[in-house]
Amino acid sequence: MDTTQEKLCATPCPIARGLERIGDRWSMLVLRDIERGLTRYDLIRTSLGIAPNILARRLSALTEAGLLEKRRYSQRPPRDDYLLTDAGRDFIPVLAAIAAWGARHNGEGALSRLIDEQDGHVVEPIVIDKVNGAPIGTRRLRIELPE
Amino acid sequence: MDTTQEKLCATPCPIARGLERIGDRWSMLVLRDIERGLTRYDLIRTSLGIAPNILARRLSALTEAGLLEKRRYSQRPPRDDYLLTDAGRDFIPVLAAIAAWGARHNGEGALSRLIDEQDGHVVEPIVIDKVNGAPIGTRRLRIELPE
DNA sequence: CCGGATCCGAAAAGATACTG
DNA sequence: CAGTATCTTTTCGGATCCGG
Repeated sequence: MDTTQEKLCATPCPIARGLERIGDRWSMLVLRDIERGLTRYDLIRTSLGIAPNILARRLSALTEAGLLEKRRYSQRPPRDDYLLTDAGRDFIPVLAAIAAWGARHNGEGALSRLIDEQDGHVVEPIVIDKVNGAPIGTRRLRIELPE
Repeated sequence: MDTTQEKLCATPCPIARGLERIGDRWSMLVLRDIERGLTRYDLIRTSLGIAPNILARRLSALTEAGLLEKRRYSQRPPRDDYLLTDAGRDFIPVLAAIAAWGARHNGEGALSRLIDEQDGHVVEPIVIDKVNGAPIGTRRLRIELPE
């Protein structure tokens, strides 16, 4: 859609640009489920308890936005599942950061946790500056606008 | 509100719990602006181009959710500004991770960038596992549900 | 049965005008 | 300046239906 493209280019803020594509609850939860291995329409629908039309719209939007791709796994009857693209897989760390925040500040009751398959330890996602390793939030940052 | 509390405790997924509180575009952009120093209603409204009733609702919701707090800076006339709580400030790294994703995958045209005030370098946010320093996404992860 | 599409009432978003 | 009131438009979510 052209309007989307216009809005995307209208702001120089990468946060706004990112949110333009996936900034709603259902889309992020759909990504989470697909990453969990729930790659088919009905698996996601029952997992989330989402209305079918809403899920269909989200899947189409995420596919058009380049985060998912459909793959036909059955010809008759025609059946597709949804796989993460590189861009979609690259968003998973953001979900991990949100999970860590949610666990810190909304942690009443039992929580599911991320486990590293290699050695079984509980993963603790944290956002750092790749350049110097400092956790984001420990230094004062400034937003520099493009000329 | 009790219904909120019920829904929050209904799922063990910390991603869903986090999104329950801030999982929409406007709320995240409001947090971004306040972190930028735009702490007053009108500054945020003109910055975002958001409808006044929508902004009022978001500010109330974020305050009630414990991410913002109102501070009265003028008694007559009564004027408040909005400051980040600890929980709100702790969400800023998530925004940084979203920004990095948005810059990587939606980077046509000029982008604003995060600058470290101490030495002026361009910050590159990345999500890692605090336990071993491995970037999230490089190892296979599993979600462990509570008993 | 699976993967949607369609329709409809309810809810929220958005624009504008107005108020303390 | 910081919202509220009102109105219109869009979206959500549930139920149902349809093709393979």
